[in-house]
Amino acid sequence: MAQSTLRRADRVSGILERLATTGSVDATELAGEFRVSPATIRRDLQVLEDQRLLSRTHGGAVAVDVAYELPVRYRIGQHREEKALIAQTVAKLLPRGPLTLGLTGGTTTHLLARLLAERVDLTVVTNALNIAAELSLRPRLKLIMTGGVSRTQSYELVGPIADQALKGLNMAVAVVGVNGISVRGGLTTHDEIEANTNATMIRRADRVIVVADGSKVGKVYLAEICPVSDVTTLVTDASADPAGVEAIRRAGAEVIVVGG
Amino acid sequence: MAQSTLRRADRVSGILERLATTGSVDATELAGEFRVSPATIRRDLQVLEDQRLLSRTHGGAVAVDVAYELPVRYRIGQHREEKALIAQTVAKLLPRGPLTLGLTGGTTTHLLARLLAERVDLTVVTNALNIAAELSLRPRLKLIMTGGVSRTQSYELVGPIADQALKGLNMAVAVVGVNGISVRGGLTTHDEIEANTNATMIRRADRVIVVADGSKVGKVYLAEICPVSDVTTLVTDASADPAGVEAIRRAGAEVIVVGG
DNA sequence: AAGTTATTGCGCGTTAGTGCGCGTCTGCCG
DNA sequence: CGGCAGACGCGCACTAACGCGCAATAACTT
Repeated sequence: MAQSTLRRADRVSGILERLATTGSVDATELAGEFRVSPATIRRDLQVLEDQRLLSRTHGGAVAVDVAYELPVRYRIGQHREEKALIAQTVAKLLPRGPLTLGLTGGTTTHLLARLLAERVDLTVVTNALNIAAELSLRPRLKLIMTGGVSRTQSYELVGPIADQALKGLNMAVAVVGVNGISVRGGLTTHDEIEANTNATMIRRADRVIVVADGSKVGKVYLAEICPVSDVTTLVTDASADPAGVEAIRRAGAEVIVVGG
Repeated sequence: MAQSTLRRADRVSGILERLATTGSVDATELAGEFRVSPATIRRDLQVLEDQRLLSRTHGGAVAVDVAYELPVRYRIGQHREEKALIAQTVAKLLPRGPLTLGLTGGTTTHLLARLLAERVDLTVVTNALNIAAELSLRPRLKLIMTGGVSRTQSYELVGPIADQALKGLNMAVAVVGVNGISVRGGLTTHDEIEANTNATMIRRADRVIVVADGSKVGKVYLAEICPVSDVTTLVTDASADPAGVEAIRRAGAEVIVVGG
């Protein structure tokens, strides 16, 4: 079917998505794909270049490596494959049979939750609203939410209520999404209240698995959750800085690098 | 005309739902779908953009953050019209200005939450996942969830964690959905754990508004939440048994009968 | 029941997005 | 080194969406 409602926003998303996977795009090709004139594609590329989201070339454009300043929605798109791979790997790490699992917020943990949705004998403890909303539809697993105040930016419940709820629960495994992980800074995130809630969950878990795509390894953000020594396993992807990975290994954590 | 009661709130919900699934919407398309003029759709998009719930483009709008997609379920079953009317009535009962409001699970309370979504100066305390999922998108209101174990049937969080969280909170008004209400049986529901959680919320509220369509008046179910004397106001519809309504009035509660 | 407010639809002038044409330029290759 | 095909930038015209103001209607209040 010929899509009638392909506006600039859709084209821009498509261009960025393609750029994230293939690294470069061809203007004429894009024009044919979106059924618009090459002139329009050039204009699209122009606005994207103005936003430093790509670098134009003759005949098209190439990706530019400035992931950290991309809007969130495109950041997700860029690391989508890596996150999916990480989630699959974590799913395989989990023991079979009855299990109590803690999940913090984040896109990778959300993907993992989806993978686990069909499991039985699973109890999931989470403070992430999007994960809870999805898992609440599955009658076979037990879902426990921490309470707390909702953070609009991350769909996480945080604060004293969440901490209090977590203090009464014990988990065999906690899977934690973070913004940054490094030996010097430990696990870090943007928000100090969120950091505190995540720290509480980590303290209540026997095993701590951190999920972080390669761009987060070596990064340090405002709020520390806990030192790297509290981490049992880190699962990241091949784009991670090898030196940073090696340092975390020496600090005592198992590190699994997927892809590449 | 197919649907006479398509107000702004309904359109806004529909737009957001569509936006959550497709990532972008077309103004002309929406106008056709909701049977309103494009001008009206544009105004809807404007208010949503003001609330940072989407980003307008020429021809429509795009989601601000397509990374987190909350699966919103609309399974409003029977008595749809009555429930909508009841929710509208309750919305008008609430005082203007800053307010802390408790909401239990249920379709009527969910409809009410949607009506209140545009309010500012509102703090909502709820144990209902579907309500939280919808309100978490609204940056202007503060959302506090009780934790607890998820009941698949009702999207409610119940149990000791929920009770514990509620014990630390005080609400000016609690709006409670029940399965049955009668002078003899009090407020009742199917599940005794849910009843206990609802009872805790009622104890922490200055005013208690019960929402129950007519089919629930006079009914008694397994688990008692509290006696009718704890209720400030009951809002029901004209299909309620008049004798039952009168009995509840004599028991000291204000009863508002809508419709008919 | 009457007044008031909010919401919707329509017409107006204005603006953004798109496609086409033409002159210029890049990059390739003989 | 020089020519050539394709890509580029720029300007113009056309379409559709937009914002604004006004009037009609619906809804709510007193």
